[in-house]
Amino acid sequence: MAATDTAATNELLAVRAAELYYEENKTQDEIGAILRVTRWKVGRLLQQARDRGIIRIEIVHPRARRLALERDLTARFGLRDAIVVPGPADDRELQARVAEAAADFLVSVRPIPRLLGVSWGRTLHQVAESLPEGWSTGVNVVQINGGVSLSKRPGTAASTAVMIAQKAGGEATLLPTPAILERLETKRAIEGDRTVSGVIDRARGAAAYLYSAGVADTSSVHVDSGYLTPDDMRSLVEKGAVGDVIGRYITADGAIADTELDARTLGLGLDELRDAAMSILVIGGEAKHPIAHAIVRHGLCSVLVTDEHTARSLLDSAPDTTPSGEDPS
Amino acid sequence: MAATDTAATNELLAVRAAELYYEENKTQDEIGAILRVTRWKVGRLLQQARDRGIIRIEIVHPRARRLALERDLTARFGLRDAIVVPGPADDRELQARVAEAAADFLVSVRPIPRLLGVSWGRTLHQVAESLPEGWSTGVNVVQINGGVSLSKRPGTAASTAVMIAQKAGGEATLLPTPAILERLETKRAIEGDRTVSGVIDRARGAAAYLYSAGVADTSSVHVDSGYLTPDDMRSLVEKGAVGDVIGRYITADGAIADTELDARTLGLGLDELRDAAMSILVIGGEAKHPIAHAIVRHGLCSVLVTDEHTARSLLDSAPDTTPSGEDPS
DNA sequence: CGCGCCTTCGCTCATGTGAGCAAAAAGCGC
DNA sequence: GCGCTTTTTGCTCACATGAGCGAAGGCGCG
Repeated sequence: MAATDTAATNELLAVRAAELYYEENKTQDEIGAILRVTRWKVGRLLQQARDRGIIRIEIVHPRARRLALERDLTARFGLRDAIVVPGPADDRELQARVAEAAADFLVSVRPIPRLLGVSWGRTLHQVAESLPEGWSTGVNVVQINGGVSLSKRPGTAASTAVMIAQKAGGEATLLPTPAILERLETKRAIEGDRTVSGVIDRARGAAAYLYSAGVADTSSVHVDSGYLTPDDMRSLVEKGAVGDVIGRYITADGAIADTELDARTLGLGLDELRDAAMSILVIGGEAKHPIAHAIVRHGLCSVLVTDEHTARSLLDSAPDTTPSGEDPS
Repeated sequence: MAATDTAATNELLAVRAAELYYEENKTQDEIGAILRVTRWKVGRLLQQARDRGIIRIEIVHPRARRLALERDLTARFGLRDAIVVPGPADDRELQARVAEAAADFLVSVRPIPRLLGVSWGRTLHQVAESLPEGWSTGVNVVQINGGVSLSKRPGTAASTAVMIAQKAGGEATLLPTPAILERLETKRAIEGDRTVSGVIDRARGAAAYLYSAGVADTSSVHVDSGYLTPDDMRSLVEKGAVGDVIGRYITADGAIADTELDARTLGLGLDELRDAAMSILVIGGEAKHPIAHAIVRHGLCSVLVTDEHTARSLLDSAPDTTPSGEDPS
């Protein structure tokens, strides 16, 4: 009763208290009796144990979220909201979780957007599928970038928008044109078409945008669909492109990678996303970290739905040009 | 507000509640406001979440214990007490943890045993080292089985007992004889010696025994020390021996593996352990599961100090010959 | 040895939380 | 539809708990 005191005695006591409290469901009073300390001391020991990370509480569920990361993201990047899901190792699973989370978020958006601008792609399609039937009432949907598939799976772009609208009992306005035109003149001509310009005008009036992003490499849907050749893509990468947002390829600095190509790209511009009341980026997976960085760091989205690895990667990145937040705690 | 109800809605709500409660430290009242349910419902959701294992609380600390397993072990095998430590993958680390736990237990035994019978071996030595200086006052120690090392590291058996006694300010009574004699006559002769029989008599009067166990294979200390030849050991294994307790090799059925050999083994008998007020077995690691089973299932110890894998292995084993305890909860 | 500083302690009190219960709602067989 | 049972809900009340505070104790410096 003389020698072993002071030092780490408290830590051991804290461990015992934690075991009795969390594993044996004893009251702090009972624990006090067992460990021969007052119940207030037990409370303090438990506090210590929590602070020192001896007690680890984890929520194990596919639908779980990482609220702490969400908070950090919104603070750091001035987002309106952030949704972060735990990241399983399996990439397929991860994409599904992120899409599900995006669907959940969409359902809960208040005020309900009367008109929702959407892009297309695998991620967006999964979001559409994850939406419950009747997820809202009377939400109309408008496509914000071109997307007739030139080769395989025709109409997936359209079906995404239609599914989202149909499940909310609303109507979909499609933009049934190629995403990227081969010649500037063709693009201008299509843009001049009353129907097409009408859709784009309508898209500009959307209360919220929902979109994902693609990676700049030869496995991109744009190459797959024939909008870009593998050579085009290599050239883009050489110019610093990290990926595309609604069809427009940007560099890590958030700038258009190739202005000539961009001029031939049909649909909303990046500024419309930046200035929108709500632009929801749905993105997940290691491969998309660079493009996610570019988008988030340059304010192209106001809501981010992602996985925890991507979130951590974003938060770990150097504070960019803006030297504001200093406190590391 | 119509379609998505009933089914898994509660589970999702429970997850959200858990996140807000455990990760954001909100009160159940606040959570109720956020999730638009009453605070009692929040309480029930959290209860559900805990029951279904959505919330996982873990105590991460080298000195942590597994109280649930301890409870199960004492109930299942009628033990007086059980100490179970979390099992790291590394075997060295695991042995150290188990030894530490045994030392902790020894310090807290009440009433304090005036005389403690100890065996020897690597495990016991670690226990001795883990005991704090002055762990008790005036505890005397007596060796319960022979153990002069014939080859390497002479005196470790003695030093273990001495260290335990010295750290408690007590005296050690040694049994400075071989563990196993080559000829029965020699064993009888030594046993007949007043000094030796005096030590063994003293050992019989110990208030508690502290011992470990060895595995029956050619890497055993008994082979290493020259008490047994590799051939002896192979013969023992053929006879069903799974390991030794204070020098005596037993089978999975708890019986002496080789009575002739046993007769040449010096020290306390197994019945003394079985009938003792307190006999503390310290054992850990995968390799020792069989001998641990044999000892625990046949009542040779009343206190068990082990790792969680061994504990689980014991609990998973078929309920033996004794069809008593039926309730699985 | 005495003084002040800082930590730790035990306690009061306001608040948070779970057991238990009656009422309402939801199934369910007919 | 109509009683029946079973589940879910909102609530009262007693208990458990953490914030805050003054007292006690340890520690270093003069």
